[in-house]
Amino acid sequence: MSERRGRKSPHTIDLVLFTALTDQLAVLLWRTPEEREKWALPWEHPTSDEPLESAAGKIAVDALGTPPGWLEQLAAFGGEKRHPSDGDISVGFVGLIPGGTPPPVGGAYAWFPVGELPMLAPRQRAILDGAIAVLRIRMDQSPVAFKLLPPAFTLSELQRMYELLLGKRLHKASFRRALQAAWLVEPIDEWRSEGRGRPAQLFRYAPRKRRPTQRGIRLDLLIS
Amino acid sequence: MSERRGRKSPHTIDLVLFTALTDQLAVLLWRTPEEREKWALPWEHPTSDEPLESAAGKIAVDALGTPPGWLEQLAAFGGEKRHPSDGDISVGFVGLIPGGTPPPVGGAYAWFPVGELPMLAPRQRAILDGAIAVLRIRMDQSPVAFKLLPPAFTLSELQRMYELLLGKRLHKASFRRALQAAWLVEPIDEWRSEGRGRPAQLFRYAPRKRRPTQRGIRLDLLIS
DNA sequence: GACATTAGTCCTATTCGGTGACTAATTCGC
DNA sequence: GCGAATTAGTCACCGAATAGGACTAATGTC
Repeated sequence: MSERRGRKSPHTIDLVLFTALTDQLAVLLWRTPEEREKWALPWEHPTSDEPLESAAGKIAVDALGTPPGWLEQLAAFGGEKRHPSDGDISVGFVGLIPGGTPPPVGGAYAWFPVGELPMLAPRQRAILDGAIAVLRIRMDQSPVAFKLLPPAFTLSELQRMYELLLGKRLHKASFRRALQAAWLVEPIDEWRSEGRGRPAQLFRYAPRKRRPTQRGIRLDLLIS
Repeated sequence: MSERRGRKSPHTIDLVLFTALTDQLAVLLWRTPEEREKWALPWEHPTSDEPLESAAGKIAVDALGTPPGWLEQLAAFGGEKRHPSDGDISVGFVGLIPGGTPPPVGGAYAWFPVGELPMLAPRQRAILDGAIAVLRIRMDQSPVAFKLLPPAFTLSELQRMYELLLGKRLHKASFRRALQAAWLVEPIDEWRSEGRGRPAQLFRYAPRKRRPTQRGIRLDLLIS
């Protein structure tokens, strides 16, 4: 055990960082000074005795200067698919960066809208596809939408974020009713006027314990 | 790339196989002839160019002679936690074996009820805990309960399986209504008499496409 | 001040889920 | 044979949750 300490591992940690642009999700990609045309997900070989999640967090700090507001392991990817490192397997992580975070300086990093992604190594492409899928699935189990927004936001902004992630329109009254029932946000004593129209109150993410709210069985969510 | 072909990898695949005993979930554990007292999850070093999932499938075939009815990757586990192989990281997989499957021969393998597990290496313990957690979560997204049952089953058996997995009692009429709405099972022309009481019709898992059944946003499932 | 625009609330018809009570078909005890 | 016990399967009621239209509120523009 002890002789393993601090050694570089043969596997890699690959990080998919999402942020929200005005009307699209975007992913952080990186390129080496040597190969200006090849974009890749940020990755590195962690040291062996380091928890995987903190290794992923470090990659984010290296890229943006701050840790992501949310970070979760996606899965391990391996087998025959190629990776820039030529490593055996890669552990994919998904992280969320609040919208409005200043973009990384220099040309090494850039945000790419998910609809306009460049070519990637096959394994990284698989990691990215998995990350987008998990984002949609985690939405109603984790505060995904909130972590893509600044700390203070309007309910309209929050609804637009949900619509962006779900890919469909939501009814305003229904959305707010569900939000109320879930005790996830609380109003702060600030308003924001966005040009024309009535100013909107600002809210912050402040989840509260709820009584175990006896819920039904939802077999109907089963996919084929 | 090509010189990697067929080499043994430094990482391991660890498999958590579940089956259903009469009233409990059970996990398949394994012990080496040398160390009769140390039980472990079945694991191995896969070859580098092999898809991770097929490597996991092979472990199951080695143990039980048949592939699992369902198999999914859980996550990669690494960092400081120890593993029997002393490998850098281990990729955990979860598999389901229908109840009533004959137990493995010889003393190398045995089913352990999840309530009576022996000591395991720290990393394998973490994998097992993760597997139990994911089983509960996947239940309404994947046919978990069905893959723990034989191909033909009664609705009462199915309901008992859901109760086992959920850890709570369900109301018969509600359960069947939800099942009907989900179009997941179809009756077959067979009945089974279980001692006293009216014979039960047998069903099989036969999911059908459903119209996109406009569902509401379920923010209330968000955890703190 | 009329109007467009965005925020926020209210109300109602409908669907969904929890539950008790019913009918149906069998075995067991006598 | 016959009633009690047991398990399977269905029905019907009711309260809760949801979809959605329609409303009120507060601001900027002209």
